[in-house]
Amino acid sequence: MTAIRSAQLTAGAAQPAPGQSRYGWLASSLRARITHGEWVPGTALPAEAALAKEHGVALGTLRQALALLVAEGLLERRHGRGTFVRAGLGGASMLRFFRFRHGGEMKTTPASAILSRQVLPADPDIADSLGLPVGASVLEMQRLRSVAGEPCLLEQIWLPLPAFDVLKDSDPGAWGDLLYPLYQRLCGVTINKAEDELRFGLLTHAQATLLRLEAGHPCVQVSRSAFDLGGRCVEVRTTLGDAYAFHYTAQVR
Amino acid sequence: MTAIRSAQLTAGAAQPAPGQSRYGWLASSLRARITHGEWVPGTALPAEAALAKEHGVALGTLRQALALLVAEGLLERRHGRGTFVRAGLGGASMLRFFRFRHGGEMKTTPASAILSRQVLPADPDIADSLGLPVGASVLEMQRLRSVAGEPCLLEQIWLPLPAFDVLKDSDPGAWGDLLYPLYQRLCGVTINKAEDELRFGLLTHAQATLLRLEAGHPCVQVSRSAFDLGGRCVEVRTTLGDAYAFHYTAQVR
DNA sequence: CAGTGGTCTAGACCACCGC
DNA sequence: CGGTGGTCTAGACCACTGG
Repeated sequence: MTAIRSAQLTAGAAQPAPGQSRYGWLASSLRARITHGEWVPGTALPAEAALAKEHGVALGTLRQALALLVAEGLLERRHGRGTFVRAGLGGASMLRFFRFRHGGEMKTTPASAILSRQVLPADPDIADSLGLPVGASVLEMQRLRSVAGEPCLLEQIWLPLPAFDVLKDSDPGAWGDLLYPLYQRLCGVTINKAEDELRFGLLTHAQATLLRLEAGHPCVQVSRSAFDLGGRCVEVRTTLGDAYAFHYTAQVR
Repeated sequence: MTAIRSAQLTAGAAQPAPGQSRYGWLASSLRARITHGEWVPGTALPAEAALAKEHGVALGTLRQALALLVAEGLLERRHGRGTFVRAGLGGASMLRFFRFRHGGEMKTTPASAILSRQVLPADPDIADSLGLPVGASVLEMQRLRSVAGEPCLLEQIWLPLPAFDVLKDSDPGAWGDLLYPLYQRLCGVTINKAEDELRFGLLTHAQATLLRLEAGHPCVQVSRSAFDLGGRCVEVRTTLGDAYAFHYTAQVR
């Protein structure tokens, strides 16, 4: 609290912390104003010159601060247009781990069906990931994603509950196929980045049935933690898909 | 050819291409001097001030050019020390896809054993990856990597042959456990970056025997193309490992 | 201590965009 | 056209490193 207070006070005309570069301090200041919603995702910040003058800093210094936030994925700069707060992740990103081709088409967004939805107390793992006390209420959902009518991905999703209350009673039929834009629309939560962890395993009988495979079929499990603009984890998700459809490419260094 | 020629001619005192930023042109110029071996990996470049004066450019402009090369992984800057040509990839990077723990130890470099080595004509896939004509001579090797005496990774490696002739007759027992440093030491080839492609599959009987698993055991296959400082692909490798030891984490955006 | 890269300034001019 | 970010300059001073 004190930190926030002093940050706001010093935003007008003060020094960066000792040993802290001025552009680093400036970036923190701007980051706070963005995560606090002063500039809504998709909108433009004031021009370089205005921001520089406002903070009593040279243009080059301000640009270094903005470069940091661009690298973090918080901002996006467009030549001749302006500096924009990033709109957030789209949501079809799970496809980068699998190839589900259908008649040569490859750009289809999988259709989404909510299989179950319930409020329950968070078990230790989920609570830890979401930064909640063990036993806090979370919304748990199961979701099946299909391409051209063929089920291909089975997901289990946990959401912290004060923030996502709206989803408890809203009609899933009207949600659409992507959750991240939904979070932004209905809950005001912008997903900015995510971390995926991949493992290999075998499908249980129940899982296999839903995916129209046999029990014991090899599968890849993607465990994802998704973070909002402030860096807080606001969604935990595990996705199961056929191991034979798995493919992934990575750059080293 | 013409491009290289003119780049060399203009390196002394000319203009960047029209529509090309000066720091971008400067970066190309420096990149060429690095890949041509003017500065050996591990050594320091002249100081900022010297380079800036040499190219008749302001300090800030030179720093932008260097920043590009740092982002490419070609250079490394150390405050108070200097600007260094990167030493190249270490080589233990395959471990990031698997977890082979042994008694709680996790930082061990796997021991390496060369199982076979032969010169043969490149098949179309390999030739295409290496940028060679089909049927060109390549050195093919099979290699088994073990942690604490337990075999864990089975590799097949292809190298283009004029460049890696030295490895045909050299004694593999003296190679050590990492190939990339070996390439640099014996062949003067620095591995700067690589691309990995992951798939899932089942072990053949022969593969399973070498890894001390049963035939048909699930495995992850990593297909890697490795590139030198000039961006040319100089090694193709496929690595097989137990799917149950597979784990990987990735950042999204 | 001398030499290196890191930060910061206060300008100028250019390239792109949308009206 | 006016407004935006992108490039470039020619300095100054600071912070780190090694002998």
